[in-house]
Amino acid sequence: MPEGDTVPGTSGTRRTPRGLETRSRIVDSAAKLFYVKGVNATTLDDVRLASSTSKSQLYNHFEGKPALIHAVIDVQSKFVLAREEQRLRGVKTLTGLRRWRDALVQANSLQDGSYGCALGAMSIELSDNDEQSRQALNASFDAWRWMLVETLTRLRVLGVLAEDADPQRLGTGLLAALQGGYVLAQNARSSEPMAVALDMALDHIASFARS
Amino acid sequence: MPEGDTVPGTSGTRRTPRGLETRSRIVDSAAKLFYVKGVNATTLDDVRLASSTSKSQLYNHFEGKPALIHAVIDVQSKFVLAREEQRLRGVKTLTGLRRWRDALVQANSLQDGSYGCALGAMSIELSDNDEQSRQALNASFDAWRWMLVETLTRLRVLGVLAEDADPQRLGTGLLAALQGGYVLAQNARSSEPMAVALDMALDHIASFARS
DNA sequence: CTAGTATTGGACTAAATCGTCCACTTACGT
DNA sequence: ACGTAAGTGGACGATTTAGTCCAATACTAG
Repeated sequence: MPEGDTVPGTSGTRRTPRGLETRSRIVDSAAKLFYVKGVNATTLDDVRLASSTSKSQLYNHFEGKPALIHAVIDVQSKFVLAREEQRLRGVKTLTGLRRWRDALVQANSLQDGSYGCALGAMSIELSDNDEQSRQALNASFDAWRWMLVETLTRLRVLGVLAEDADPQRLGTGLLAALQGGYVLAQNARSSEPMAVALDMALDHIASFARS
Repeated sequence: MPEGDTVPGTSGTRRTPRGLETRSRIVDSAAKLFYVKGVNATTLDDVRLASSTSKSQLYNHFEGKPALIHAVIDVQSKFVLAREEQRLRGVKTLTGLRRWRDALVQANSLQDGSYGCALGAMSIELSDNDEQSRQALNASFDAWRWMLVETLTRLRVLGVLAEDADPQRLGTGLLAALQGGYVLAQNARSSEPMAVALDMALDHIASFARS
């Protein structure tokens, strides 16, 4: 994991446990604020307050706001990808895929759809102005897509899906349905659009089920 | 068209043609900037510069930045909905629906997917912080969804789709696929994910075609 | 034409916000 | 234990940005 963004020149600055703890407190607070308020609407003072730190700590651990943003993207990506990896790993049937859907819809409904997808939101907000963020987020989306493609490939190998099912396209479509579901759900303050969108994608996938 | 947001107390201020022309120049410039830079990243000075106006003109025609944002949401919504209405009105076959898809994908590919959907982007950026914007955008999404539902209903009535096709759910799914396609396309700087997402939705709809 | 109203230009204020600096404290290696 | 480097607190400066104000100009109605 590239640490080379948190420190001015060299990445070889010595860090004590206390420093690392402070750093992660800052990143965690920033991640939460970015998620609920948006990146641009969150000021460094907000982060400072939420993390109970001081200005010098922010600038000791990060070059500036852009570096903090990149660190947050990093931690959010890891979080989402780890969660998805864990949920998709054992999926071997269409029912398992439905369970994956249920988990997403349930989590979304707990907050009435608000806040959407952490990665999707940052993507839309940042990709126009910050190329580095865009690339990082794009890599995460690609990894996410890959997990779906691998899951679908597994289903095909296991004989759950027919040979003419195209995991690449189906995986992309599934991720798009999820992201679109997030957008509509966030705006409607209801997880229902997301449920419908995912159901549509899953029904389509199910149409490739081996008879 | 509610004009009641542009002027402090009363909405009955007299306006001359010149004033109205200035006002629309401001809104148009702001709409463009919001689209390519994002709402929060656009300052009033940006708008002032792009529209060749002065501070007093901005505040003569709008109460402040929020009012300007609402005006932009209004004009963008009208634009998108008018475009969609025009494209969907005559759709009477699945081929017609494919043409609708082609138009969206083509427009998206012209800018390599950048910038995404004007409504979706503002929705994600604003819905957490501005309830009024959220509701306005939600109404637009709902109108958009309705157009798709009506189109699918028409196809069912015409016998193109079978009775068991559910236009409500299919319309929601179609809009979600489109929005998700926008998100992925914007991040990947390629319209391909959007094409795949829409194709999936259309294939699913086609599976309800009357045999 | 004239009075009143809309419109405009731009200087100005107040507040927010990013970023710097330095004295001070804590921890690590030897 | 002692010197050096990491870490901390918070004041401070510089810049950006939203918003105000007023004098000057264009327009409209009568």
